[in-house]
Amino acid sequence: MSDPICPGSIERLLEILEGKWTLLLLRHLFNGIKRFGELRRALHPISPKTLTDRLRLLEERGIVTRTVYSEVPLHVEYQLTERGRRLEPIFIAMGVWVQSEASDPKNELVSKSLSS
Amino acid sequence: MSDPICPGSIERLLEILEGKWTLLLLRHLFNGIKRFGELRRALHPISPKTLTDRLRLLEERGIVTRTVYSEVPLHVEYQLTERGRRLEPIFIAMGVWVQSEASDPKNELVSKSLSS
DNA sequence: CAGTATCCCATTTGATACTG
DNA sequence: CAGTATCAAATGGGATACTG
Repeated sequence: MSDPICPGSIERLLEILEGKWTLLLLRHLFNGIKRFGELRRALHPISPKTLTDRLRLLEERGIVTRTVYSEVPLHVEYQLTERGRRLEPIFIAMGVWVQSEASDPKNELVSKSLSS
Repeated sequence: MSDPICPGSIERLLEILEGKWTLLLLRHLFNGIKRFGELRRALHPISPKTLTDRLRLLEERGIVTRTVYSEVPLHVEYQLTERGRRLEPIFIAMGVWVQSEASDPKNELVSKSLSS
């Protein structure tokens, strides 16, 4: 109880971040507004179904907005909401970790994959 | 290419964080050395199989160490490695997000679950 | 105590073809 | 272009009982 863990709420976050492609998808959205096709290419070889599923879920969770432009060549834009943008520090921290990995020489890593 | 995304490496991180219980599990390990039973109770109702699977995976990835004490009542301790501890900023960032959620009144949230 | 061994089920993800 | 519809395949997770 001296434990600063606030259960339930972190799970709200897990519901957002879970899924094989979600982190990768969000990373791209931090770079700005993206269209379905762009994301699909960026996350290749993700299937359209999976991409749609993820985007819909993020939409429901209030992380991204979906804007349809019914003009001649139809297109749709996905953009992070404010709530979504508040996730950025998490990704920045992830980037820092990745950097620390790259620069740290004593990466003992997986002995398993080395022996095979 | 102006995009600061370093592919491949972030996926190394995803391999570590993926899985239903991993985040929750790591959170507990940041609180110090834990024994199997402790983790099991803390993550209840996780199954022993799943807990073992996750711990083994984190071990392989160099995130935790497993120390066996073959004394009378056998016990095993799990502890974060240095590499594992470097993940903490990510969790702190997650905590910050959760806090921001709690304090932010304009949580539009899921319209779906509200209407049902 | 700290797992392992099995078996099963549910959810995710993927492949592909088709549509407003 | 941006999906949806379908069905199959893969994976992960869970329940339970047993063991060093």
